[in-house]
Amino acid sequence: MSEPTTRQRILDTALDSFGTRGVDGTSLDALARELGLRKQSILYHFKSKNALFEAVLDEAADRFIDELSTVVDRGDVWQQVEGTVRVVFRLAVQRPALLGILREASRPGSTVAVQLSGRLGGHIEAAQSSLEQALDEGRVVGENARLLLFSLYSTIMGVATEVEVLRAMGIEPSLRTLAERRAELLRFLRVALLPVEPN
Amino acid sequence: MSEPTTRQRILDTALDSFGTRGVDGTSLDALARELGLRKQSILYHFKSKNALFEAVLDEAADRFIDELSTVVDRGDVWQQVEGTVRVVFRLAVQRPALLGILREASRPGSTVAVQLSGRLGGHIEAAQSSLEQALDEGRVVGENARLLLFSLYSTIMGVATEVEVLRAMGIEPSLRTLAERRAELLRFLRVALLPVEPN
DNA sequence: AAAGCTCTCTACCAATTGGTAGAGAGCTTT
DNA sequence: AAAGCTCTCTACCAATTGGTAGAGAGCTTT
Repeated sequence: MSEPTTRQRILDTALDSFGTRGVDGTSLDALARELGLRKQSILYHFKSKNALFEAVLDEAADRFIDELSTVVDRGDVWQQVEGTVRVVFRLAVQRPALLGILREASRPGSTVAVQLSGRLGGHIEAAQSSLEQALDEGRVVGENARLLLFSLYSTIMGVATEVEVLRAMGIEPSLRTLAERRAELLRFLRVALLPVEPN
Repeated sequence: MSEPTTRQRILDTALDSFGTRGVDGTSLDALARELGLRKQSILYHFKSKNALFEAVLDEAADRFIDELSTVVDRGDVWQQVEGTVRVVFRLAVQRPALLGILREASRPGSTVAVQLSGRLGGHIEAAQSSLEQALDEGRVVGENARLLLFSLYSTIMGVATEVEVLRAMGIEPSLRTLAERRAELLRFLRVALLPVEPN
């Protein structure tokens, strides 16, 4: 546990700020203040605000992949889905900004989304072919692996991150309701994915 | 089809800009330029940028409700879900900014989300009790009506609006892939919601 | 016709924005 | 010990931001 470099500290703090307040909502001055630096020092390490955002995005993608890496090589597709849900929900508690950055980067019309796809492309590919095989063998119900994966992504990320919609529905986000949400989501996905008469 | 008032024109243009470029990404000057006005004229009709955003949000909520109104009073829950999917997907093509505004307003930590919940609260309530009844009668599979509704919302909105994630997965958004996405989503939701042996 | 209202404009403004130039402190290499 | 490199700083800057003050054109009401 050595001291993190200034560069790393900037990346960390920027990830949190970009992920919660948004990129447009984060000024370099405010970021520097939070770090106990001047913004010129940030601009020494990253040549522009956009370059910083791109670096933060790469960092976030890597961490996200890292978190999911333990889940990927489980044999069973359902266990992979279950593991993914657990990881995403843990992140929603421990590092919400990490999910926030993904949300920010995937805004319709985003120019940085291509970059994310570069980093995540291989993993998406792997998940897809795993799902495809399960479909072929009848272990999972569905028609199109890619679109099914997309539905899964939307459902999981939405349920984990749409806290304001949750509030609008009268459910105050808390650790308990989070666990309930996760349980209901897992039930929902199980019914949607697994063929009937399992045992 | 009379001439729209300036106020209405501002609301319309602001909805599109806020919904696609984001509120922070839209300056009053840029908005005024698009309208062929000066920003001071915008500020005559709305006392501040934030007041404009709030008005746009109310407008968007009303339109959204309006679009869904034809769907709500169908007796069958599945038909309601199906209708909602159709409406949301039509909006994703015809007025993507309308969905974009909802996305913008429901960002975690958003201060305007409360406002949305005020407008949409009654409709959420209605949808929930409708779902609750269907659960009781065994017409729909699930445990908690509210959380089930939340899962449905996340899935539908995500699949309809997460176009950049779609791109990352190598699917170029187009009318055709949209139809495929919708078909797959409907299949997914049908399996997740309806009990087996239907006929 | 005068008074008032609605609306858009010109003229400003202070604060903030991302960014450049370059000084200088402190360490490492020669 | 001199030269160079790494890093943070002060000093600026032009452009943009949301917003205020108030003039004046044109219509409606008295």
